[in-house]
Order: sequence, then structure tokens, then C-alpha cells
Amino acid sequence: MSKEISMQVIKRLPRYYRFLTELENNGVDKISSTKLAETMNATASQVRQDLNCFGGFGQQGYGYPVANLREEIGRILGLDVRHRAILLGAGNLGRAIATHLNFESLGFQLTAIFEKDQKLIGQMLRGIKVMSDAQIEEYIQSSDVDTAFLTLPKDSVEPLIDKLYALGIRNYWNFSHFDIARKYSDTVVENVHLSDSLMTLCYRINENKKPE
Amino acid sequence: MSKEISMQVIKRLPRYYRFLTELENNGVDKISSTKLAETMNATASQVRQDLNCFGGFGQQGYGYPVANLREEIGRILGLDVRHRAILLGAGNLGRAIATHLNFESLGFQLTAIFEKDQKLIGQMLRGIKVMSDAQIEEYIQSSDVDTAFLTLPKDSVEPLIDKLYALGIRNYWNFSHFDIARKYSDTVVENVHLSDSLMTLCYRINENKKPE
DNA sequence: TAGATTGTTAATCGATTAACAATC
DNA sequence: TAGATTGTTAATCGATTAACAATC
Repeated sequence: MSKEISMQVIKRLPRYYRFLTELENNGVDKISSTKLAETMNATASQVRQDLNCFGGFGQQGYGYPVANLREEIGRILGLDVRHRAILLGAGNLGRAIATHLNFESLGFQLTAIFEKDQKLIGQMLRGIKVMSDAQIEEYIQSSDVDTAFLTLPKDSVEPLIDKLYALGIRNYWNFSHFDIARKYSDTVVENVHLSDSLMTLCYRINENKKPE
Repeated sequence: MSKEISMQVIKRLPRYYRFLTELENNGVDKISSTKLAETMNATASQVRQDLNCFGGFGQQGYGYPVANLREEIGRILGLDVRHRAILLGAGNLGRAIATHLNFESLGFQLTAIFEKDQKLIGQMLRGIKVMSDAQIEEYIQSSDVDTAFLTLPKDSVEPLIDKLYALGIRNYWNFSHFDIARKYSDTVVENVHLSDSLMTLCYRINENKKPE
């Protein structure tokens, strides 16, 4: 029924959401597509096209009501759903993720953390006691986790993913270089490749410095 | 002279580089655009178009020499340049970045780390002693840093960025939600928005679960 | 009502894909 | 030489931008 929304629009939704949150916090109660486009560094046309993928949230001659639009986009993103997620890996990156993000307002609830390294097991992170990775299977079977955050190196993810998949986990936030979606095509995988980002920065710096 | 390379191609370069590195490590010495496209989850046409933005690296009837192509892409990305960078923020995220990434093979060299929190100053990270943020100015003036990695919250970045900009820093790897490029348009900013990524995952999970 | 700004259709632009001649 | 596969041009597809009628 509803036409497919392009990934490019989807990737822009969190930005809209962030900017609208900011506007709301600043007490702004309405905004035009032109103004919103300015802050988003986009065109007014694009803003209106994007929003109209999901419905007519604006009012002609007036603009968009900030609080309402923010709430609608939150609902579109599904931030109210709160998926139960586990974190695999309590190393530096895992700890940063666990302590840095406010999962509850981003559609998730972190319910458990697992780690292989004995030295890290038992410590508390965000009120959660880090468990041994030997307990993963038991935990997943006794709770209704549907998402896994993977902050382990590629070589550790490779053997782990089969177990997670077998236990029914289909959604992954993946910081490793292991290509989950290639092995299991019926998964939803959001990759964060920090080193790719850094290489892109490197390219752009060099490009910027080049004499025209 | 050279036509502008689109951001979409640039963003794919690190992936090519990663896959080629892997192939080389596996002892593969040549690869066709068709095979490379398979592993990259792209079309052979796209691979050939992408590579031909930079030059004819292949050989008709044979394919692309893996080691050579990898090296060329590394050179295009400028991974051999090694920009001097400083890290601002030695909290969980800063520590993760500092210890997790092999900067030297990604075009950078991390030369100093700064932090406001007294409890964190003095600790060693990747062989670098964390300094007080009071020393930033002095350090930048006496060394030839050109890039800053920002793992501080938005509210800390806002006042800091003016100082960094005034000291001549134009390149930023930015984990905060402060929009550097909007304030200073002659900068190169690569943003990593972890919460955006998580929201996108949330949307895609919900979308995936919907009955068609 | 007049002015403003949306929703939406049409036009443009650019990226991806297809096709095939060149050539190793 | 014949087979394979690139480099490159042309065709297609989709995303962005422009334009304007609808309407608050």
C-alpha cells in the first residue's frame, strides 16, 4: 500500500528529530520548511517532500507545529517501542556505548551485557552487571531480547553470530567489520564503521588542501 | 581539471579498501569487477565506474591486480599522509577511540589527548599521557596539529570550537551534536552521530516487522 | 481579504545500470 | 586466435529541485 521510503529519507529522519527537539527546548512552537531547511542545510522543497512521505503535518500559510512534528517523527522512527537489547563486549567501545547513550529515548532498552574477558566480568555499567559470555544462551532463552549491539572485534563476532542467529536474534547494531547481512540475509543490520569514517575524513582533508 | 568525485563514491572507497586488504591477506592476487561487486553487494558496473573515476587500474581480459589496486586506493584516500591529530575528551568514548583504532594506517597520528576532568588527567592511553585542557593552546601553538577528534558532549564543544578554530584547526572528527560546519564553513567535518545510527536501526526494525 | 506557506505535480539533475567496442 | 573482462558511452532510474495551485 504505502510506497517504499528511500533509505536517504530515513537517514535524514533522526536529524529532523534532533533539530526539532532543540527548537522545542528553545521554546519555538512553529517553523516553516524554509527555516527548517536552513538549519538542516537542505532545501525547503526537500523538507516538504520528506515530511510528506509520511503525511501532511503542516498547515498552509502557517508552517509546521514544532512539538507535534517532533512527536510524529518520533513515532515514525518508532522511538516509543523500546526494543530489548543486549550488549556483546564490555571493552572500551562497549563501555563507551553503554554509558554514553540514552537508549530509552532512542527506542531501546539495554537489559544485559556480556564479556569474555574475566577481568571485566562482574563490573557494573549503567546499573547492569557484566556477565560471562557463557551465559548468553541461557539469558536469551529466558528473556525476550530482539537486538544485539556488537562491539567486539571481527574475529570474535564471526563465531558468535551463528549462536545469536540460532537463538532468534535478527537485529544488530554492528561495530565490527564482520558482514552480518551477507551471511544472514533476513537480518536488519546497522553498521558503524569508525575506521571508514576516519578514512573518509582523511580523503576530504587532502582534497580540501589540494590547489585547484 | 579533474571532475568532482561524488560523496557517494568517496564513501565507498574505504569499503573497497577493506575488502581488498582482506583479499590480499587471503593470498588472492587478481579479482574481476563482477567478483568484487559480489563481496561489496554492488553491481559490476558500479565497481568499474567507481574505479574509473581515478584511473584505469584494471586490465582487459584479466581483471584488477588486488595488491596494486589496494595500494592505489590507499593513495587516493591519502592514508600515507599521516595528519597530526589531537583528541579532546578522555571519557569513555575518547578512551575507546584512542585505544580501538589504528590511526597510523588510517592517515593519522594521534599526538596528544586533553581532558577537563582532573580524575582522568595523567593517565596513559596508547602511550600518551592525558593532559589538562588548559594546555591545549600552548600545545597547538608549539606543534603542527591540523586535526581534532571531538568526543565531548555538545555543550563542551560549543565553547571549545572557537578556540580551536582561532588556533588554525580546520579538520574535525566530530562525535558531538554541535554543528561545526554551520558555524565555520571553511572546515572539513566528518560527523559520527551514534544516536542517529541507533534511531535508524529502530526505524528499520519496526519497518521490517510490519505485516506487508 | 491578502499574505504566507504548505502539498503536490512537473522538470531537472545526477547516480546507477546496461551495453558493447576495445583490448589484453 | 578465442575468451574474458575492462573502460566508456548510452539508457534508465530515482532523488532533488522548482513551480504553483490549494488553502489556512
